[in-house]
Amino acid sequence: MSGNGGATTSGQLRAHNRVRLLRAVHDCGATLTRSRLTRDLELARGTASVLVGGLAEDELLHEEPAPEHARGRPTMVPGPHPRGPVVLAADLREDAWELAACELGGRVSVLAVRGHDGTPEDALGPLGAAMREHRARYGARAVGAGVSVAGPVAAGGRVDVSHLGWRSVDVPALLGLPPGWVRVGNDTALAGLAEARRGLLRGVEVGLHIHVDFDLGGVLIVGGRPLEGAGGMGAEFGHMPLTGGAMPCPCGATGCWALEVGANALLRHMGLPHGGGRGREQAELILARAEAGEAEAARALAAAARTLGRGVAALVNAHDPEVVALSGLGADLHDRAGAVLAEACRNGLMTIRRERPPLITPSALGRRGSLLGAMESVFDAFLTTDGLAAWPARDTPGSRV
Amino acid sequence: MSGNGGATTSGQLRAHNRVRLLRAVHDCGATLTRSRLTRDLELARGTASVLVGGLAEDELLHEEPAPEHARGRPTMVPGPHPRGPVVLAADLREDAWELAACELGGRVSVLAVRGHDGTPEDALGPLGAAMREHRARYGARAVGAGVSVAGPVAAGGRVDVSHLGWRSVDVPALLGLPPGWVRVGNDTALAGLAEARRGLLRGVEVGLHIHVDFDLGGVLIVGGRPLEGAGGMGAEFGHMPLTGGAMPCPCGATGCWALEVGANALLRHMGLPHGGGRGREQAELILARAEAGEAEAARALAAAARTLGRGVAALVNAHDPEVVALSGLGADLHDRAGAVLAEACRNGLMTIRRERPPLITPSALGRRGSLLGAMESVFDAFLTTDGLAAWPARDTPGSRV
DNA sequence: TGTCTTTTGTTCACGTCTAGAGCATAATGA
DNA sequence: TCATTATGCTCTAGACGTGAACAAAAGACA
Repeated sequence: MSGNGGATTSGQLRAHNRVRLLRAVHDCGATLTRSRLTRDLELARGTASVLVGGLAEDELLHEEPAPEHARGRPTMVPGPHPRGPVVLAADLREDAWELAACELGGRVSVLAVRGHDGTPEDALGPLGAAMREHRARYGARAVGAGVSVAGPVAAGGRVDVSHLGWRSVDVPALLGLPPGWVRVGNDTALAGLAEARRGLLRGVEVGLHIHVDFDLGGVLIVGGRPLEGAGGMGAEFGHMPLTGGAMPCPCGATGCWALEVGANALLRHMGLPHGGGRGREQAELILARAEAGEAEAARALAAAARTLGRGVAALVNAHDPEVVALSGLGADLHDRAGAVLAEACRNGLMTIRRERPPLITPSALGRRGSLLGAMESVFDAFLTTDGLAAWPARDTPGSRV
Repeated sequence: MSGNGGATTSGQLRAHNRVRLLRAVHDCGATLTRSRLTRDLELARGTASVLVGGLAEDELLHEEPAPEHARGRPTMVPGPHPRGPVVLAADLREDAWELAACELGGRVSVLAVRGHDGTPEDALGPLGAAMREHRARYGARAVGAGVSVAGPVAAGGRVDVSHLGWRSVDVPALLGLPPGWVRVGNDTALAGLAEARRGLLRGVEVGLHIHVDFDLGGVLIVGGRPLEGAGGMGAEFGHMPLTGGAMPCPCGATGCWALEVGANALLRHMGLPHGGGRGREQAELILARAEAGEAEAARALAAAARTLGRGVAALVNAHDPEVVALSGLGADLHDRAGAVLAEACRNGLMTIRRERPPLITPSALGRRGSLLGAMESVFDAFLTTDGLAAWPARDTPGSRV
């Protein structure tokens, strides 16, 4: 919320308009024509000409002919420059990670995928090696990296993943990368960010994103931006006592909502071993068995859906979102027990909320959200006046030819 | 988040800097000298000269000599212009209302106070008459009015106050004032806004404000601004099932947190009649009796404090605020049973939150918050490029002499 | 008392920015 | 082939903030 949004001098004004133009290109996936961008941003044609020219000279944009033409002179589509900025994005899950390279506009190329045994060393060592390698390969083009992790993230990238036993793990250090260059974020918050930019929560003023996996995370999207707490540790809706239960939670509190909804809850319901970030396949099996008509599995499914719905209602009462997007296991619960979920939610709503209930829907991006969110978080930092000022090609001012 | 914050032309740049200067004057209560403002806003002295001159000419500012002098040439203090903008602010409670006039900088003059019988007609009729009278008296100087009400507010100023039986009451219509000119807001959200601007949550990035009266309301402050829901109906933290109870709530949900904390909960605990927005004196009596050592009253007090603490912990887990400000009965509970409250809160926190727990404190503005917040909400709309463009004295452009 | 020092307000030449008009360009459609 | 249409490019005009030079006003000091 600083560094951008407020030009006070003519020079900052130019920088501000460069950011606006690049943001527009990025947010639309580099699909809009230059004439369309000129209209959308309410720029004069001359201004747009100067801006695009400058950005192309700085190797931030590259124009290509538009695939379709209307009547008049054909226009161009500004997109990523072949020597333009590249963002590395990694999605670190409980059992594996994925690394990708992203360019302006959001195109993603997967670079590597690998499993791990759950220890910080085995998870972060090889990932760090891969990231360092690709960072060196891209050189100055690599403007930053984003890493999504399945747990709360404190300032400086220190991560807790309670069910893996990670305790204040210094992710940038174990990756062997400078903390300022790597941005570490919570997977749920990042998935919410991606959903706000390229998914169902796009254009939504107040939205709620809830991701269910082993744990349950949720984040509120306000004005296209997920709310991070004071220490960067928002997105922990799962650890409110919304169910009336009194079970102790590994997080340290009791009666947490997350205990009754996630994969662990399904396994526990069926009398199966649970915890430690293992058993995702078995949880999926339970869903399949419930669909096949098995009574015990169906009861476990319904219980989880009911608890999810009740919690969603509580959050809707509190925050009044327009849309509630469910991802991970939450999307499965919605698909397979949508009626139970909806009724439990309805019963928990205040009367005034029932008149205009939010849309509850599976997320658009699914399991891809965290990776995309990690990318977006880095572009959010880059697409600012400060971020662009650090772009190397900008070091040659006055080289107007 | 629109209309401000992004200048794209030189003209908008000027408008933007006018807003920045007026905001700075308003936020500091018209105490800062011009030289100090010039430094704080990082303006050139010449720019500040032109800006202040233009604003004075437009009858938005008026400079007076600074009371204290340092070494050099004495500087001036820009403050409200004697013919400058005026905001009407009203605080409508369950049993009475108060109307005040406010000028730039936040000085408040109370215009009228009156009781009412709880019906929309008796509450809003006389208030509307008073507001219309003062609006006419101020003429074009009256740029808007803010009204704080003790219930959820939907778009267009329609209000529900469940324990008074108000059901979608059209406040602007009953006041006899145009909906665009009156801004209706929830008392808790407005108190939070005031606390963020002139109270304990000033400068706090993420803060939580909780107001306890008959009902319990809470609002999250992010970046100096309370979060309003999609329909403007945020600030309803009281209606989440955080206690494990199963009592039906007048709001339509069950097990609401608000049922176990507010004045009604105290009365119920003591076996006294409750509901209907009556009995505030008796609730205060219970607090006094608890302090005098009466066991039953002390138990009721402790139960309310414990439930308040547990709910605060849940919200802290979810949102990770830096500061939690309590107002109304919440401040009383903090003063009289602070230890119980703190321990209940601590027990409900996640381990990672316990390392850096938020400061829990009574609010700075107390019962005055809602009125001040109603004022701030109107100034927030006025102190924008759009708001200032509508200011009448601005109709004479180019009259540079 | 008179002068120096310090700080602030005012004025103006200068550079930067965007707007807008006029012209050039490149495709469509008859 | 030629008129039409939409777009890109270039140049001038207008507006803004900067920064330096100058003026003003009060305290500090001899």
